[in-house]
Amino acid sequence: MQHYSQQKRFLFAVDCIIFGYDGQELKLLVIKRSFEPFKGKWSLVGGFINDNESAESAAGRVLNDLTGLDGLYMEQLHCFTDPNRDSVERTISIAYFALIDIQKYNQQIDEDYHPAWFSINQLPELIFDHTAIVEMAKEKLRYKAALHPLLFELLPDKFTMPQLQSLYEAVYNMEFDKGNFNRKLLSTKLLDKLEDKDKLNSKKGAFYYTVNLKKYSAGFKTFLNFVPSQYINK
Amino acid sequence: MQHYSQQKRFLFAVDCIIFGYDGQELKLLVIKRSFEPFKGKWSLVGGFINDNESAESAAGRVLNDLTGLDGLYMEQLHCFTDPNRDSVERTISIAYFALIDIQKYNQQIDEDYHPAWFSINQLPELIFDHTAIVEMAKEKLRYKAALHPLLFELLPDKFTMPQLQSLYEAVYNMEFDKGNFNRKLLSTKLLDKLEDKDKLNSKKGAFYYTVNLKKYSAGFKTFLNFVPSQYINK
DNA sequence: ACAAAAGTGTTCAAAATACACCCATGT
DNA sequence: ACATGGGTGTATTTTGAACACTTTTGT
Repeated sequence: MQHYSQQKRFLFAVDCIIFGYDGQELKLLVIKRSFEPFKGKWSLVGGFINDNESAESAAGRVLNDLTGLDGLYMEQLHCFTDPNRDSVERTISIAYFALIDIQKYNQQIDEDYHPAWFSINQLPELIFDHTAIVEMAKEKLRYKAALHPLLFELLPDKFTMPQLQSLYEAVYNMEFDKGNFNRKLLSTKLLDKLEDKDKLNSKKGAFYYTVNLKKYSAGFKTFLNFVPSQYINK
Repeated sequence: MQHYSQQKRFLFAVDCIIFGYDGQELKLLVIKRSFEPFKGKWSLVGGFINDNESAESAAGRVLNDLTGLDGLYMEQLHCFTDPNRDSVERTISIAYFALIDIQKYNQQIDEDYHPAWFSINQLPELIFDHTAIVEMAKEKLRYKAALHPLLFELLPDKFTMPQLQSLYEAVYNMEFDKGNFNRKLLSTKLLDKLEDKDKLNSKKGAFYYTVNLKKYSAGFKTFLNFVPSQYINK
């Protein structure tokens, strides 16, 4: 009934939703499409999947091409299959979202792609269904980060509690009580307090923390409500 | 640089992880593969994606072919892309998990596929990477059902609280306190109490409930810990 | 009358929240 | 010395877990 040989074959691509945080806002990295059609239009970073390459490694390759970075936090978001989503030819796209430290990126910028960071709240028009893809990625990021400690991935190796709090505030567009925020994050035991302080952003200075990688990988599944439930239930 | 015409095209399939509940155990519906190679081996229900058909509609078609049912609860699980996952030819598979009322299914059984229900704890050997796919589906079901009211989909339109509790107990392999379970589920306001009772399973009889569909679709995002956190954190 | 399962109530502990207060330091 | 933001303490409320108790009904 279902013979392989009789079946239709389709193009297969990955698209990456790359999030960053500049200390103020949650940002998305997009590029100018380098080929026709829609050359010069804003687009997610993506590429076709090669023979003998899984989608994960294709996404890793695409991310590395653009940023020079390896081992980024990356997660499969969704597979987009609408037959008309790509107006050139039917292309099935697996979307991955990635979290990167925006500082590390800046040193390795690859200008061939004419990449640009946009605030997540003021995105330009994107080609195809990329706007909808980004929308889903934002939702998933918020969902996941409410339950699992993952926003660290957007910060430098060393960060302060006030920085981390600002990041959460940017992601959720709401304010957090600093006392409760501190306690909640420290209760995960995932953070190690360092001896030095960041003195740039305040007179008193705020202690730096790092993620304890051992505990992090073990405790990633911790199911903490990082975000007050009032937010999640609208 | 990336011209569509030079790219490789691939086979695309959907595979469905179909969960049911017989009152005792969580079950999985599998079929005997009807074509070579591996004809006669146990396999998830699946099929190739046709031209002009999204993966969602392909999965819906496959489910309907097997069960005769429409509008089942269905959700994209993950896209499996390992180049060697299908030993015949590289095939990308988009997995969907579906929840069905096992009673409704029984009336429409399609014997062409030689389908069979297996307890989720005693699965037979499955072809390709289907065992891993099912493993992921189980995990996701548990994850999601811990946060969202969705296991209703496995029960008949009318069900009792003790039935619902047994279902949760089967899914999580643990016992729940009936008092706390009742209160928690009723606090969602998603259930309407009916006037009649199920008198088969107890002398006193247990009231039937139905899902209030209006509130259900609105309140699906409710983020309740249906399952004690001790379970989730292992 | 009693067993069995449904359903309710009560207590205790843990958590989330709100908010007041103290601390360190550059100006 | 005082303004600023970092950090801690505490009272109150809400939620969760455990378990005892009452209800209904078939035998």
